[in-house]
Amino acid sequence: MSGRIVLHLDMDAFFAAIEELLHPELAGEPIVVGADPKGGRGRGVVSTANYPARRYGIHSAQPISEAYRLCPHAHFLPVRHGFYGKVSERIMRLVRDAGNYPFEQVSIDEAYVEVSKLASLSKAEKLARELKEKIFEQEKLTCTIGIGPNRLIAKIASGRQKPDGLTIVAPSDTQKFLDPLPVRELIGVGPKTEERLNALGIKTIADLRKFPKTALADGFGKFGATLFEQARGRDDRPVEEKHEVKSIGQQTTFAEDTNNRGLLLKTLATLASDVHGQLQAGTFLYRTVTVIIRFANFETHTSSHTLRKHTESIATLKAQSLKLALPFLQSRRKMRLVGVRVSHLLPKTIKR
DNA sequence: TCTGGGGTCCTAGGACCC
DNA sequence: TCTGGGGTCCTAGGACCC
Repeated sequence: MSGRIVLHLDMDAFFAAIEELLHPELAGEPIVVGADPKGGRGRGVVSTANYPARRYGIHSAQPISEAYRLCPHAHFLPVRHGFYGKVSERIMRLVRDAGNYPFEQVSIDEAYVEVSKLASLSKAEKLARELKEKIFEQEKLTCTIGIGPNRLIAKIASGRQKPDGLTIVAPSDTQKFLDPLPVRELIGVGPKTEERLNALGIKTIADLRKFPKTALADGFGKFGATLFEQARGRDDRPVEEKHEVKSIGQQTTFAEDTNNRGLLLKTLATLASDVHGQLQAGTFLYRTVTVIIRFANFETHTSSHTLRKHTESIATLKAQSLKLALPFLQSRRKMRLVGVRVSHLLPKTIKR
C-alpha cells in the first residue's frame, strides 16, 4: 500500500481539561483526576493530571498516594466517566462527520482518520487545523494531531508535541524521525520489553534497526517481526470502524485487604449481576466465566470455566463465579481485589 | 511510594481428535 | 515396547494500552 496519509487525534489531558471547564475558578492550578487520595492513604491511581500538576511530577497511572505527596495542595477530583463519555461522543461525531474518511475511535479520547484520498500533506494539514478549530470552538478543548504515512507514525507524531500540537511526518522523513527515538515509543513496547531490548543494547529505534529479523523473532516471537517492521516505520494496519466486543467484566479493589467471606461473596455476587446487566444491555449471551483474584501481595490469579453452550442466565453466572472463587477463599488469605469477566460472547439476535 | 478499571492480544501446556 | 504429526479448544498467566 503506498501513498497513505493517516491522522491521529488525541485530546489533551482529556479528563482534567473537562474538569477545568467545569471549575473555571481552578484555572492554572494543579488538577488531578483519579482515586481519592484520602490524605495520602488512598489506594488507586491518577487517571489524568493537567499540565500544572504535571510540573510536580504527577502523571497518569501513578499511585494516588504518591501524587498526594508530590503536591498535597493539588485539586483531587473523582473520575466522572459518564460525563466525559458524553463530551467524547460529541467530539468523535464531529471528527467522523468532518468528511467521508475511514474513521476509527480507539479510546475515549483518541481516534484515527485515514485521509489518503486527500493525496497531499498540505490538504491533510488543513483538515487537521480545521478539526482542532472546530473542536475548540464547540467544546473549548484542545487536542494534538499527528499525521504520517500510517497509524504507527501518526500516533508517534502526535505524541511528540503536546498539548495543542500538530506534527506532520512526510514519508521521506519517516526514518530520520524515528531513528533517534527510544524504543519505548513503539507500539507494544512497555516497561518489560524496553528492559529486555535495553539489555540487548537496543535503546533507540536506530539500534533496533540494526538487529536482524531472525534474532528478533527468536527473542520476541511473533512480536519480533512487528518490531522489525515498526523500526522501519512500516505498519499496514487499516483504519476501520469495527470493534466487536470480546469480553465484559468488572473488578473492584477493596478499601482495605480482606478475607471476610461474607464480604467477598457479596462483592462477587454484585459484580456478577453488574456484568450481567451490561450483557443484557448489549444483548449478548456468554459462554466463559472468569474470576480474577488479587491477594494482598498483588499476586494475581484467574480461574475460568467454559460452559457447554451459550447462556444469558444470571443464576449460572453467579453460581460459576462463586464456584471458581471458592478454592481461593478456602486459603483464607487476604485479598485486595476480586473481579468477574465473561467472554465467548454471542449476540442474542442470532437465535440458535 | 505501592500498584484502578476497562479492555486486547499472545504464549504455552494439556486434552482430545483424526 | 515404543511412540507420528497436525489441528483445535481450553486454561492460566503476562504484557500492554488508555
